[in-house]
Amino acid sequence: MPKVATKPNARTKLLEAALSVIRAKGYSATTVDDLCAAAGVTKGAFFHHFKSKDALGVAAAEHWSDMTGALFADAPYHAPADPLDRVLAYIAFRKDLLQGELPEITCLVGTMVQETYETAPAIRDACARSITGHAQTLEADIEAAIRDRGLTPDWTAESLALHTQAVIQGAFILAKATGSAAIAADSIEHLRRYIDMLFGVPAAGTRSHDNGDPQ
Amino acid sequence: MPKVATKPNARTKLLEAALSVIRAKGYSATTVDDLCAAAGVTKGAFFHHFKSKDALGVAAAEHWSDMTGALFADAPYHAPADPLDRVLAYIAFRKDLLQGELPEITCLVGTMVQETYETAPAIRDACARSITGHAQTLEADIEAAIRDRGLTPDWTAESLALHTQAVIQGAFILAKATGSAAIAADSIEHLRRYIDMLFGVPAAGTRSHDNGDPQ
DNA sequence: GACAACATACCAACTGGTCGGTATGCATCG
DNA sequence: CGATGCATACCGACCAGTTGGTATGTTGTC
Repeated sequence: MPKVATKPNARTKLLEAALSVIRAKGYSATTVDDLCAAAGVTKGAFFHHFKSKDALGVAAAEHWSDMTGALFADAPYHAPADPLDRVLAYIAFRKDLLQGELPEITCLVGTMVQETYETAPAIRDACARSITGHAQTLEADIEAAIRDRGLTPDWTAESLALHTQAVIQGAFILAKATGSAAIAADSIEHLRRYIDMLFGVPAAGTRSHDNGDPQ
Repeated sequence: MPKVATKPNARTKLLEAALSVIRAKGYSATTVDDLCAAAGVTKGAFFHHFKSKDALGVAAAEHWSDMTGALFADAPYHAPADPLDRVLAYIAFRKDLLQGELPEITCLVGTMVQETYETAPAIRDACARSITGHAQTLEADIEAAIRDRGLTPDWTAESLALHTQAVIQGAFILAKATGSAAIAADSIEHLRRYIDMLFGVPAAGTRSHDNGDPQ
């Protein structure tokens, strides 16, 4: 049988534990012992694989990028032929992901960067790479959609891609404050409406999103 | 006579210190000794006024609400007669506030709630009150603008008010990650464009914002 | 007004426990 | 063998919170 999931070593278990524990408690409040307990390993294993807690923070951000990168790369929203439809499908996909408990659906690097941006440059930069790297995967579709529609906007594809991330990150903050993921969905819905209007999509409700165009 | 500005006592100094220190280092990474040093008081004074560090966190969120509440209440964006112009002036005001170093321009409660939403309900609730309370000051103007323009939108004034806060909070995260406040301004600019379009304001540049209607 | 009784505001020193990190032992495997 | 991948045991620094105390009001009573 193909070993789909190899036996997790201590490093992998620690990184996986970091994703959930840090998202729940924050980076500073997460202790090395917390991580070791959650991963089921000892402190010796921790410092065998990571030279410091901050080094784990950097590695966790990179691990997060790898995990989410794979998730989004394999996601179905890339299917539509129309680049604008791909962008809108991405938004819909992000909204669909708002299922489950908050620590499971929120963003690790958005949480970490708030705590570390002034005190741990290495972690901050890793988080920045994660966010901007993800935004860049959107940028190409937005750029194509602009060309496709013959627009000459006074905004750039890059800034709109980053704006989507800002909305999503901000939506997580509201969700954490209110304890409700629905409030985040509302904000993402506003984002969808914005992009609809930017590209001149007809008004709500009646929009037949699958236009049947096979091309 | 009402004591307008008394000499700052230890409690006030600690709360002021909390605003800057927590915004720079985050809540968990901020120690009680940090706050005492920044405020120039001793630990005894701290625990005389606050029964715990978490109690200070709650008080800091409330102090933040008081400070920002006064700032926005006195701000000039309330001047326009047209409620939509007030909303847009609010957005412009928020954009203008993006001057200075990041720890001075970002939001205390947005930072704190990410770290405490699962572990300190009292702080989380205080942060939620601060954010939603501020959003409510916008809601009335949005509601009036909807009536004013005769719109029957498929979104609510409340959800749009909260969306503005999501964008602003998310913009802060991007700014912290990239070290650039300009990226936050870009996102707020997208928010302004969205609201323009929601209310049918003519496209950029040429907008004659005062339509002369006195009612 | 005088003075006792009490409250408030603050301080310096300390404590028990927790933190990130280290030193070392030991089993497995090429 | 020697390197890798852990576990055990421990350390010094730091943490939130406590203690016992002082200085300065404030209030009630005569």
